[in-house]
Amino acid sequence: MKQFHNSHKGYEYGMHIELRHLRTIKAIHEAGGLARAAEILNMTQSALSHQVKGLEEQAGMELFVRRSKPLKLSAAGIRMLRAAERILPEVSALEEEFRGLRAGKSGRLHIAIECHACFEWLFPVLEEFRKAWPDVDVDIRPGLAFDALPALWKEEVDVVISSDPEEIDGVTFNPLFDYSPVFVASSRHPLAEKPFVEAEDFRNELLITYPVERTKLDVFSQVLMPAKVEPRAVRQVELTAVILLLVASNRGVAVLPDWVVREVRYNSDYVTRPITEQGISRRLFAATRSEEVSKPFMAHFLRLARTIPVKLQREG
Amino acid sequence: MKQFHNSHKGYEYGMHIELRHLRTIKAIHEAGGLARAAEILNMTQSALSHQVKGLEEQAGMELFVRRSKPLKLSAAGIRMLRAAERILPEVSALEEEFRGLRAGKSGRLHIAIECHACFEWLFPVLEEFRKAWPDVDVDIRPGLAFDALPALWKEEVDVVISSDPEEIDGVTFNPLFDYSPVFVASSRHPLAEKPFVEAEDFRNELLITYPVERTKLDVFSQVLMPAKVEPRAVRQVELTAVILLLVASNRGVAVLPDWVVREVRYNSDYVTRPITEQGISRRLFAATRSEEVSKPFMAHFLRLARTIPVKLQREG
DNA sequence: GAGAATTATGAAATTGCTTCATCCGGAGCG
DNA sequence: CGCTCCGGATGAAGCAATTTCATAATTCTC
Repeated sequence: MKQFHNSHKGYEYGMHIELRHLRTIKAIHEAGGLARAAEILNMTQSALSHQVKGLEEQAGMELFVRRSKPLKLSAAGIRMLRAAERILPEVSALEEEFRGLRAGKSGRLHIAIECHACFEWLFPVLEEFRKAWPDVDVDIRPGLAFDALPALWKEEVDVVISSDPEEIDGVTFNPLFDYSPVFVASSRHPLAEKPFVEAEDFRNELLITYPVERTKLDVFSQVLMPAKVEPRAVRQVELTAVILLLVASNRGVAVLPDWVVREVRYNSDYVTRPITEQGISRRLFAATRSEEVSKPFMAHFLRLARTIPVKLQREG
Repeated sequence: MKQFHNSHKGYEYGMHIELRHLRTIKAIHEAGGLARAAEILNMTQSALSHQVKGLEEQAGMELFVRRSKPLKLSAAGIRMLRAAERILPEVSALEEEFRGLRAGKSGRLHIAIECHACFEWLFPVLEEFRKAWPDVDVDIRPGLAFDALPALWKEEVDVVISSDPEEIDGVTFNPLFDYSPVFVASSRHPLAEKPFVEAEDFRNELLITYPVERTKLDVFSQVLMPAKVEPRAVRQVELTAVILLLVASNRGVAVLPDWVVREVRYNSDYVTRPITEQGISRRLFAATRSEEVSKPFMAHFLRLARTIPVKLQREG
C-alpha cells in the first residue's frame, strides 16, 4: 500500500502520461472528490479509482491524500495539477482551431504566382480577403523557383495563378479575368511611331523580361516562339518598376500585362502599343484542387480575385 | 462511448485528442514517413496507419498528404504539429519534474511552527537549506491558526515544530535541541533581586505572552498550570522584539526561550533568571510523517535544524 | 516496367479501460 | 453503541480501442 514494486510496472522507462490523466487530476480537484469527478467525466467512480491508481503507479508516488475523506491532492498531485492547468487549455485551443478548420472559418491559402506581375492586383485582393477571414493563413510564394502545379497537387500550395490552363485530374482552373499583354517602349523609341507591333519588330530589340523561364512569359509563348523570332538580346529584371524605368530611359522594350502599365501610367515617359493589329487577349486562372473550390473562404477568394482587379483597372 | 457510431464520421461531439496522437504526428514528421516513425515509437507500421486514420476521422479532415509516397503533413497536419511542439515539451517537463520528485531531488517542505519564536533559528536553517535543495518548495506557516498535527497527517504541511511530542501513528517526533524557558524582567523589577523565580512569583505580575493558546506556552504548561497559579493579568503581543521592549520598560514580565533572549541580549535593560532553582529544560521536536524521515532532503533539513541553532547560541 | 519502398486494410489478438458488484472505513446520528 | 450514509477501493468480468499479422495496393526508383 505504501510502496510500489519497482520490478513490476516499468516506470524506470519513464512514465507515459496521457491527457486523460491530466483531465482526471483536474476534474477531481475541481469536483472536490473522486465520485463527483466521475460524474463530470461520464464514467463510474470505480473507473476513476482504477485510473488514479494506475497513474500513481506510473508516477511512482501518491498523488492524493486519502486520509481525508473527500480525496485531496498531495504535494506531488498539486504539481501535476499545475501542469494540467498549463497544458489542457492548449489542447482545447487546438481542438477549437480544428473546429474552425472544419467549419471552414480557418484554413490555409498559400498562393503560388507564376505570372510575376500578379502581385499588383493580388495584394489588394488579399488585403480585402484578410478582413473577412482573419483566421485563414495567407501567404504568397513566387512560384518561380518550383513547379507550381505539382506543388498544388501535393498540397504545398493551395492556389496557383496561371494563364496556361491544363487538363489535370483533381485540379480546377477557375477563370479570373482577361488582360492584354501590351508592348511598352520609350516615347523616343522608333517603334513608338507604329500603331501596333508584331513579332518581327522584336528582332532588333533588347527585350526586358521578368526572370522566369520563357514558356511562362507571354511575349515568348504568344508572340515570338510562334513566329520563331529571337530578339537581339534579353535582359532579366525582377521588379516591375525597374523594368518601366529602363524602358522609359530607352534602354530596351518590354511586354507587360495592360493592368500593370495602367497602374503606374502616371509616372513616365513611355508609350504602349497593342501587339498585332487587334491586340492579343489572355485569360488568367486560379488553379485550385477541385475539392476545395467549394470551401467558403476559397470561393470568396475567387470571387474577390475576379472582381477587384477589374475595378482597379477601371479606376486606373 | 458511441464515438464511432455516426454513419459518416464520428466527429460530431468534439474530438478527443490524446498525447499519443501528438506524439505520433511529431514522430511521423521527424522520421519523415510512417514506417520510420513506427520504428521510433516501437510499434508496427500498421498500428500507426490505423491510428492516423482514427485521428483523421476525429479531426474530420486529412492530416497527411498521401499523394507523395513518404506521406507528408497537410496544412491541417502542420497546425497540429505546431500544437504538438508546444505541448509535448511541457509534458516532458512534467515527467522530468516527477523524476526529480522520485529521486528525492525535489519535494515540498512546508513547516508549521507552533512555537512562535522559532522563526529566530528557523530562518537561518532554511537559508542554508535552500542552497542545497533549490528544487524543494519551502514555506513556513505560522501554525497558530490551525491544528498543526492533523494538518501534518493530512499532508497539508510536512513538518511541525513543537515541544510537545505525542504518540501518533505514522508521525515521528525528531528531537532537535534543548532549550530553557527563562524568566525575563526589567532590571528595576523586584523579582530581579531573586536568583531564580517560581510559579508563585507570577501571581502579582502582568505576564506578556505570544497570542497562542495557553497549552502551547511553556509558562503555562510547565510552570503555572501545574502549580495552579494565575498571574494578575496576561497581555498578548505578537512580536518578540516588542515583548522585550515592554519588559525592559517594566510594563510586565515574560518567559521566553533562552535562545531568543540571547539573540537580542545586547540591546536592553532587562535581566533573565532561571525558573526554579535548577531551571527548566525543554526539548524541541520536528514532527514529520514517519515515511518521510528517510527522504534525503528531509534528513538534511533535520540535520541542519539540529546543528545550526546550537551554533547560533554559541555565537550569541 | 521490375523491384524496392511505403502505406493501407481486414481480421484476429491483445491490452487496458470500464463496469458491476461488493467491500471497507470513517463520520454523523438516534 | 449500533446503524446508516458517504466516499473510496478492489477483484472479476466485459468490452472496446489499439496493436499485430498477413497481405494488398500504391508510388518511387532505376
